[in-house]
Amino acid sequence: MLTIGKLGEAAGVKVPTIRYYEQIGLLPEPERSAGNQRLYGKSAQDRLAFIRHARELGFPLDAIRDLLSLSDQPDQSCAAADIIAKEQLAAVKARIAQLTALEAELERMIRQCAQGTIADCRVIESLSDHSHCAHDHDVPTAAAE
Amino acid sequence: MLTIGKLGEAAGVKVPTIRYYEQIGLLPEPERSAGNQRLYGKSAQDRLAFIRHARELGFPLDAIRDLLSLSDQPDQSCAAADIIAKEQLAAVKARIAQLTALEAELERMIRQCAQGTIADCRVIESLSDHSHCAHDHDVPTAAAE
DNA sequence: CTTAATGTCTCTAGCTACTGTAGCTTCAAG
DNA sequence: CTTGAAGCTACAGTAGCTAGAGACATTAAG
Repeated sequence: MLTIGKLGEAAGVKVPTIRYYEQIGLLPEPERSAGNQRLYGKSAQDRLAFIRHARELGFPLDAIRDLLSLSDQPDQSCAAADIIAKEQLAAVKARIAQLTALEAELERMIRQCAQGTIADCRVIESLSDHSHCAHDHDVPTAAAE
Repeated sequence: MLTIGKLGEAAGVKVPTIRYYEQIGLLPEPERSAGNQRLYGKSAQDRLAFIRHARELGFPLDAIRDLLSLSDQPDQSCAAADIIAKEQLAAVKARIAQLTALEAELERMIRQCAQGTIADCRVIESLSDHSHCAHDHDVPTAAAE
């Protein structure tokens, strides 16, 4: 049985984050010691490792919730899990495409900076006038976070 | 003089967002009509377009605040603006690198999915066990948003 | 001139995924 | 037995908006 601190250390998750996951129902309420401290067993460790790994891959907590409930039913088809993963992959790809466009735009902007005064600064000017842009770009969303 | 709705339409920014920018001090408080409605002139339009464009490039509002105060001082060196832009570029590049790693990992995971039951689903299994990973990956941050 | 539709006003709360604070209690080591 | 680290609860705050309530303003049609 691990205390919350040991569990966090083992899984690479901060203590308040574990309590947060419990609060939102991603982790079940654990046993408590006589002094009311949380005590975790192996299954909680596995579950937390799963969550952490999925977070590292950018899955939103809602998707992780779905994946966890799937993994609790080992006899069901894995098609649903596959769909979630594919959605995540699509979100990541979209985000990469968007950021790559931003990268090009920023590089262009910086390349043109003449290192003079603000009055003729291309960085400021580029930001002031969208028509200097080589392409369209959308406001970034948090889709892949 | 434009009402807030017209301004938002012209700049491609939603009305509550404009009020939010005013609230946090990115936009100055505009004149009001007899009926207490906000009225915007050309300079507010320019400023909002600047903000929008910078947001599209992923600059955080704090950076935009700095860029705006720089652009208000046209005689100063543009080095500071250059630094902000380069920081943003670095953040974007880092985010792309991270997402590209995630993309590879997700693709590997999905490729191995046998479309069987959850019990032998590679998606779930990959998430359960970090040791299947080809590489390290960190928890994504919002650095480039 | 009235009415209806739309736009705008303020204020508040909510979103994601945490992180930090305050003030207290419990535990383990020396 | 004392001390310091770790744990407890509860609440507030972060970014960058978004959504809703309920009241007032403006505009176009009839």
